[in-house]
Amino acid sequence: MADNDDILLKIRHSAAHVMAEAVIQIFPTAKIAIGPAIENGFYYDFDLPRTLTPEDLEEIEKLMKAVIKGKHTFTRQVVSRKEAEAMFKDQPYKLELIAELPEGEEISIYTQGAFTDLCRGPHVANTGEIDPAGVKLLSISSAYWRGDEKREQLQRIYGTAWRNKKELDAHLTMLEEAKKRDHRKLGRDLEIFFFDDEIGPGLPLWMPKGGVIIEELEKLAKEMEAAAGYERVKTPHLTKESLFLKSGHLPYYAESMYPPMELEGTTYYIKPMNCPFHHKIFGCRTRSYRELPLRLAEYGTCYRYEKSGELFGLMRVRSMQMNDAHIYCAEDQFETEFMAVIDMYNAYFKLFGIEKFLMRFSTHGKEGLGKKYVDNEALWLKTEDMVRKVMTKSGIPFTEVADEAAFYGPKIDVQIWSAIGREFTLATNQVDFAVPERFNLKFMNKAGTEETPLCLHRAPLSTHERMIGFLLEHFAGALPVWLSPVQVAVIPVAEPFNGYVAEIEAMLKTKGIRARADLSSDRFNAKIRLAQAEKIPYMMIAGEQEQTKKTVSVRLRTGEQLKDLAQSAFADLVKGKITSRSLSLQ
RNA sequence: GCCGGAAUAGCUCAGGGGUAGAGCAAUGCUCUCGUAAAGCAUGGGUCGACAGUUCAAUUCUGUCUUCCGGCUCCA
Repeated sequence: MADNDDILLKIRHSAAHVMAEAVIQIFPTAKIAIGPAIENGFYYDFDLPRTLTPEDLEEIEKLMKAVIKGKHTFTRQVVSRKEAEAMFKDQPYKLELIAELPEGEEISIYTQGAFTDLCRGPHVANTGEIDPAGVKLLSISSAYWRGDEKREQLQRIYGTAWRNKKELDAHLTMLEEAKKRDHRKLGRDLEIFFFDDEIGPGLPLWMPKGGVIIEELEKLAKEMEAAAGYERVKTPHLTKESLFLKSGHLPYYAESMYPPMELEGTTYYIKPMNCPFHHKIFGCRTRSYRELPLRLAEYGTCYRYEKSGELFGLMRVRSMQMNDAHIYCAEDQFETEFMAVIDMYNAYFKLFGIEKFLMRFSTHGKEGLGKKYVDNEALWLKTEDMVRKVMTKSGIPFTEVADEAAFYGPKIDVQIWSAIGREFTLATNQVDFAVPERFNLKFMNKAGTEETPLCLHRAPLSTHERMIGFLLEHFAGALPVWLSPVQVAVIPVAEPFNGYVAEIEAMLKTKGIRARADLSSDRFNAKIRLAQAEKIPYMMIAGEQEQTKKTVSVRLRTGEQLKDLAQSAFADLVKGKITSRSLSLQ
């Protein structure tokens, strides 16, 4: 496997160089930036005299294939800094990269045919090792130089590259399949949510079926949180400006907030997060160490003015309902509390069968102290160490990323990927050693002196929006029974059995099962097709035989059939799957 | 927010300087039908919005709005 990855990496990285060569053939004055191999392919960033069109893409692909067929050798050469600077004197982006290479580091260049690039490698030995039928350019987009929105905007060409045509086709088919499980498409087809121009971008409308899913998720959260010692609170959507000044969010966070409202000389803001409200509840009176850990939970609705281009279906919205909670604890309780939160994540992920995720530990960056981060290096180091220890002890794999923390402390984020491959933070668990201080939160410790608690911010079920967006994709719309808006479609074989079917529907409903009889004039086959398209887990079918024997036949959405079940046996089966929140249907 | 693309019926899409079409869905009628699409009929569109060019704009041009692919950013 490692060998495979290795050769694919070389093919992709080499394809990027070949593409750069092709682009330079068309635009001799092109300035080249960087062109790495990425998952499934490669890209290269260019500064070009004009914007590229889809026709250019075809032309570039044609030229690439010609270059590949030329069977040019990739030659590696080590050069001095001076030589490199002379070689790339017309390539400002390369010069910038060279200038940043540390003294003493080897500077290598790779040449194939007429194209030379500053590059660390590795590459295939010869362009002939790339199968031209395994390479395809996918899209043109833009990218900022060095990922900095204040710097030059470059044109990026994305491509995919594989060992051969068969692998390429398989990948393209996979992309097509992924589009079908895109939550934006499923959400509309299954009538779960939609957006309306008159309401506004990023403000989803949840339809009745979406409402069911939300209710079920909240029920789950309530159960889990009650069992873990959380208490539920409710706080307003609005607050005076002074609260966010105190929390430090203004002006730091102002550009992500809806603009202020002025009324009778007072300025109000809509809340982008719940923390300051919960801090107020903690601080409403003197707290005793006996009350800690105090865990305040709320499915709080927040509003954030995300930049227009950042919106993405349900995964990135402007109004969101967060599975929020704040845990106030003493320092010696931190490890247990933090671990309990991680355990809760894992319980949820197991319940949903989420296997592909990454826990990311974000720490501060020294340079941001006093700017991006609260200016207290000792506390940063201390809390980061605490988190690192807990995580290591838990044995859960995680990656550590510097300079990605929240401004008040280190955090563990859970990263997931959308159907089309975009990465998102699903859940988060953040340490806050700074804001309780700002709110002057205190508890009386055993010794009778005042102490400031630590605060954990956590949202294991993310927001309803992102969670449901993710779950729709994760299950390709075929939600587990307990989350399915309609759990049983009750279908008569023909009209004369409508009465029997309605009886069964009523019986299932009294047992708390979401059943829906289809008494329309459609033919029986069409009813099955509709229920199947709606991804209803159970299609309960009844006709002459069932009516006589007082039984039911069941078709699962997987296509399997259960024949001649007693009515009660079927109801018990469904009920069991619901209460156990099972992923299986039988 | 930035770069590029797009917007025609509830959905998927065709069309094109002379005010629009299909399939599915919806509605009505007919039909005694066993595990993924019965038949017939009917209704439905300021062709995203606002300007401009033109005898005439849904079609051409501009601005705006929204969506899509990325970048940046994030629950």
